[in-house]
Amino acid sequence: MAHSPTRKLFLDLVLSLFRLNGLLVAEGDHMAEALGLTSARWKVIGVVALSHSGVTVPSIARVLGQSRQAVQRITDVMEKDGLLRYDVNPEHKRSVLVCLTDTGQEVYTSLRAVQDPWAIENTADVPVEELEVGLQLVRRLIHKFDR
Amino acid sequence: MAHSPTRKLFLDLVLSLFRLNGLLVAEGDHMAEALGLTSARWKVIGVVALSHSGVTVPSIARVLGQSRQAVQRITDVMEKDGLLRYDVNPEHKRSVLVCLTDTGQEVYTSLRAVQDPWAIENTADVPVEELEVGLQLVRRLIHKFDR
DNA sequence: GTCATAATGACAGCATGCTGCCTTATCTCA
DNA sequence: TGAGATAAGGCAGCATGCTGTCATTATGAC
Repeated sequence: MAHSPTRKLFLDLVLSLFRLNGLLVAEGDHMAEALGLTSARWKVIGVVALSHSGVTVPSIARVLGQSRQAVQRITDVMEKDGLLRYDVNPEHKRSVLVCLTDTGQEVYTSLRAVQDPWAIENTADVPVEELEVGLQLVRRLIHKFDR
Repeated sequence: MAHSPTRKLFLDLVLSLFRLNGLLVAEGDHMAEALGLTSARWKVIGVVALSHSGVTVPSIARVLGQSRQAVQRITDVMEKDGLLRYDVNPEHKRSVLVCLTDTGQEVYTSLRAVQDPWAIENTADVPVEELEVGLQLVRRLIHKFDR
């Protein structure tokens, strides 16, 4: 069993994923720094920006695969900073809708101006097939562990 | 630029990696729980177990790609719990060598008894080539961001 | 319409990991 | 030998994310 051909491969992959995660958080922090953001807020603003009519805090948490408490703390700070706005939710009396303010929209636009070249730059010498297979593997593992 | 074929692919990959990381930490916590460990301690004991003559805290940090303070905090707890032992380092007056105690060795053995079947089970239906390409991609990205 | 269940908000406590700053030890090189 | 560079320890503060708990609000089954 200990000599399963994929056992070491998988464990190497897991350890490498931990390390890559740390590096990606640092990259996100660095990119968002000039805009007064952090990698955590970068993730949240991305989800909010994708919705047109606003999203609830728990739904952001579900998209990101995080606890709603973690997201709530981030949105509270960003609301106080004027990037997000809480709108009345006609569907739910207590669960408000998170929207981008005008300032938030501007920051997101600036973020894209940094994020997109970053993405393109870091995939310039990576074969598309490698990215596709990698994404497929990551999604496969997510599906396996997400219950 | 915004329509670069790999841009969205890469950003999807990054977001998926954040999510997978969270799930893997939860998996590690779950596996290590019965042994009184956490995912962070699981990572550290793995590095220590691989060395025969002991490793310094900063070198563990370098292997894991973490700060030495984060690792130091973990090793201090594990030392107090009797899993690790600090030995005199003949090479350095202040930087001690971290070693496994007998108890630590037993725990690591038990850990392997859980970890190895977990690794094999979760790769059973994944093509080896997919794992290989994925690992190659992850390592490529680590090398790109690790400076 | 009522009641059980699910979803949400709010708060607390904890684990992990980071940076900054200062001190001490070790090494390199002039 | 001595000065500067590098590595390490220790401490503090902070950001992120988790779980647990409890109250409140929706939702759905009967």
